[in-house]
Amino acid sequence: MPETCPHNSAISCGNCRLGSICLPLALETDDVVKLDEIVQRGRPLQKNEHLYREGDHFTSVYAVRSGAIKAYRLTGDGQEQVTGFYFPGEIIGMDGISKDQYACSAKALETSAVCEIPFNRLEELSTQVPSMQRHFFQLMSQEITSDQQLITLLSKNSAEERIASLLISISARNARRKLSRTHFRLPMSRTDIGNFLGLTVETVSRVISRFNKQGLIAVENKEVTLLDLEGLKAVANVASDS
Amino acid sequence: MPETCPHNSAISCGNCRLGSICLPLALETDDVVKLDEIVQRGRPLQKNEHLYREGDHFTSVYAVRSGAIKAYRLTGDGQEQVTGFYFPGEIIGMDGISKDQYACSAKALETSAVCEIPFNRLEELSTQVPSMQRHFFQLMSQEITSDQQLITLLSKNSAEERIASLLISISARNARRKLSRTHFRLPMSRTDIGNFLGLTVETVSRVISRFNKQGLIAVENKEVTLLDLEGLKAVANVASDS
DNA sequence: TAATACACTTGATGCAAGTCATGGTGTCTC
DNA sequence: GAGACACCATGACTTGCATCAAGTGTATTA
Repeated sequence: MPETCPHNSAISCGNCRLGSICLPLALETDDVVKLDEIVQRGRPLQKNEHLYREGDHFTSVYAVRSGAIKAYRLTGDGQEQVTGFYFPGEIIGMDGISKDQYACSAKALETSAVCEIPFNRLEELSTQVPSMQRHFFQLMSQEITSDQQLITLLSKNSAEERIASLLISISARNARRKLSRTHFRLPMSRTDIGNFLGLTVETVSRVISRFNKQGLIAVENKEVTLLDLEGLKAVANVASDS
Repeated sequence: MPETCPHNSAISCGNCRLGSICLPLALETDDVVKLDEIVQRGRPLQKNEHLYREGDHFTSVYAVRSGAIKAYRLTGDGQEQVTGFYFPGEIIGMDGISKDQYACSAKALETSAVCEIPFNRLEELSTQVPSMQRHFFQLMSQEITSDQQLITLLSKNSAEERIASLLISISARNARRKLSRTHFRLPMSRTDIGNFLGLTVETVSRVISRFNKQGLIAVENKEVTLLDLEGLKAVANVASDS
């Protein structure tokens, strides 16, 4: 049966529409087959369903195939801290490797499909296929640099800069997946955005309203259109090509 | 000539006093020899000397052998953002893997010695020695989780909590190296501390003075003694065993 | 030992974002 | 379609930390 629904599991790495933006970058056809053999595709996750929880025994990393996943950890006093949003083609769960248990929880923001990649199999494959090892090192390094960007954002930037940066980041990640750079649906709540960016819901709401009034964006609930991407980049204080 | 000075380069992974807290954890003796063959030990870095700069072509990761290194990146508008402090036994430079160029600059806070580990050699060794691959995956994952902890700190915690957490973190890393848990020298300036924690120098200074008055710590310039580690942990809002 | 620069401390004031409160709007359930 | 509930928007008030402005060490050099 050919693929019809985006959450369909009758799919292989070879024919996945996400193609090289996921793991199989730079792999030979033979190696893609090997990867395909270890990837497990279960039923889709429903909204609010957990992929794994903080403290669970670490077994696998996951590639998001459709939908969106939020990663978060609990602070000492039980508050939630959102550490990232993961879109199709992105890999989640690499924080679990160091202590053999997940350091974050991962929860679906909407109905989502993921590919499970058992880590011990991935390790084996990585020793056999150097380009696989390299690619995985790169993915982890990317996670480090994106966390460091967030650190900078949190300690140096204003509320407006933070929110503009998030919108630009989502836009760029959409473009990578050949989706619209200017029009998309925010899969997460305002609360999640605020939590991720170190702001309160009220501030997020106010800033989004302000951007709307200023004509930088057009918002209707979760639907966002970036009307002035350059203007938004100016607000975000980022170089124009990023 | 036997080792006399802590910055001495006449040393090998086999006899390094840092032992397993660095890379050679869980390696067989033969494998340590292999690692030793690829590790390069240059002259010590003087204070304020750069190990590498943001944007430099990525070639190697570095193990700190003595001294202390600070990692930082420049924001769009040229401000500095300190992303981490690295002490003996810790590995720096893993952020460079993803784009084949360093995402941070690394600068010595005091006279320091480092072991250079060329990354392509490390990759080769990793395909040959699975425990090496695993250890390096773990190190990178650890970097991810520590960045995520910092993200939480920056977006959820007060100035007092941030500074208490930093003191506790340095204390714990000292303990790992079999050094005093309660008495140490801060190798970085107050400005660097503030920059790292998302605070101004003034706030750092005030909080440290307050901790001093409250009898939690005793400070004299860069020399710090933690007088009440439990009290400090209470201020930091962390579980007592971390 | 004086001179200079730089790192740190301390106090006074202002502001960006948090908190609290209220009302609106969309969405799910029965 | 009524009720319940989560989510979102917006106004009034509060506050923690930044900013500004001196002043006080503490190294470094001549």
